[in-house]
Amino acid sequence: MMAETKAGPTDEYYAQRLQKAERLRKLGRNPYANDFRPTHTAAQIHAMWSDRTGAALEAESVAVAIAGRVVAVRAFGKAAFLKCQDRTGSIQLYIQRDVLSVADYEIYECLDLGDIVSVKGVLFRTKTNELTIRAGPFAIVTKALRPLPEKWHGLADVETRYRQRYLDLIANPGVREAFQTRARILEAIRAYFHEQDYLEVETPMMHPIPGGAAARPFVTHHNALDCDLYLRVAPELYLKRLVVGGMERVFEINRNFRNEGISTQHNPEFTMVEWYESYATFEEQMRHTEAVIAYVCKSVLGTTTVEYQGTVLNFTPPFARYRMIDAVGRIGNVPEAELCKTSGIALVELFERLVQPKLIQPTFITHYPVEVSPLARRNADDPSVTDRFELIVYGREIGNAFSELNDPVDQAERLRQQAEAKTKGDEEAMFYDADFVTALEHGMPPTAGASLGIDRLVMLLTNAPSIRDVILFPLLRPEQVECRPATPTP
RNA sequence: GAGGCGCUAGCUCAUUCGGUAGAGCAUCGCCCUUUUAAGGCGAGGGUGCCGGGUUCGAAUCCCGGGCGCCUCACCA
Repeated sequence: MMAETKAGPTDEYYAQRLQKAERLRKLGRNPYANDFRPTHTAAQIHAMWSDRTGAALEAESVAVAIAGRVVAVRAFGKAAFLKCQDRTGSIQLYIQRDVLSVADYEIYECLDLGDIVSVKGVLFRTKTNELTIRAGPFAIVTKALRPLPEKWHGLADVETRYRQRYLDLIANPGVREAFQTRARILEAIRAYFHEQDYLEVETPMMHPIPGGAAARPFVTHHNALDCDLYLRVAPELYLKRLVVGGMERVFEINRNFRNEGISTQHNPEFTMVEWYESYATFEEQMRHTEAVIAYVCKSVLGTTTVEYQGTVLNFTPPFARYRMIDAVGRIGNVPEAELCKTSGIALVELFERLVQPKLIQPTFITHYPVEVSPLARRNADDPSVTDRFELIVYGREIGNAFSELNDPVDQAERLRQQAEAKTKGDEEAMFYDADFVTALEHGMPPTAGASLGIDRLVMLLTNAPSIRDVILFPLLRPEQVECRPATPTP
């Protein structure tokens, strides 16, 4: 009985392949057996024997056992070359009727493009000098009932690539590479903070009161407690509670959820690294930000200059720095006289419109107005601005940091103002979080915190034009209108 | 949320003015034991995203809807 999937039971490919699976069973072979253990990966075979000549391989008679998906078949009457792909790459297999046992050749006759096979054999070189496994014992370990996308053009339809990412990963090798790079970037970030004596922590994703960023939250409901909860928009307020508790250097790499628009720069759930260091200011955090990005670039790419969409970006510290008001004046060409009478909120608007798109190379913009920075410490010389910066690269906001406000009385007042703005209809204003204020009242050491948008950083380092290219399963509208379970949970 | 573009075979794409929908790959059959998008001969395969409308006749024109992509707005 056919499950509820895309192709109907009359699907030609499905029927043919199902028949071959049955034929395998009649031959006494389980088309989904799990009794094979490879001795090597494709990459290991290439690494270990790529320097051997054909004659040397004949002399050594190297036996290997590998498994992988058949992604290309070039068949002759009684022989065939298969391209076998595993997690590390691919290796060619050579099937010959008079080398395989009669039973194994029957198995081969049940093979379709896309099946996962196991093979034991010895290495040799073909006429064209390609390192190849001459197949001996041969099995189909997983029968694929659906065909692969076309071999030459690959899978191009972006919607299918995102909805059925596994096909994208099989058909488009660059995709796996991008996500391997993403993983290495995360490893490097962790390594950097561990080297700096930071402790990695995990704080709640479900918040009774969302906070730490100006953003609309997702709402959910806990049945047993019968209360609404919000998916976190930022870990900030929890990480600062940990600093109050004596964790003077903490970082967290995790998801944030913001109920806002989707674009090439925005996914509703996205990954940030956020870190806090006591007895430091935003000045030190600028140095950490430069350093961690340079560290990542060097360990992942081997260089701090990277080409992004045709532009060379130079991540070699130090990055350029401008106070916001200076950036708007000098880069935005807004006259001094006009800047003096501009409100903080209007200044930020001018910055985002006139300056930010022009900031291609990594640039710190510092001293954001206090109105847009309810959690940041005021500047000692100018209380209308905060000791805060954002990092802009290629016109995009990549990071945000500030010296933390640790005066509980000032913090309470600023949160009251946010709450008031919320009651007046500002949906992105923050809630008043009394529990957080209480934590500050117990004393948070002078601290500076910072964050980096991981997805956007990965985009820059993998030359990805869209955030969906660096998120395995970006949010798409469900294909069926009905996305709730048929029976609602009581 | 607004505008633009797209949706045709399993995949990648054609289809000039509205007149019985095509190719390559894939599939099936035959030949073929060193290929690299193997090759040769032959065959099958279509809800043209969905629903209306106009028309003798719609993949094509019109209206509505769906999904995606891009740009803008919001945002990180």
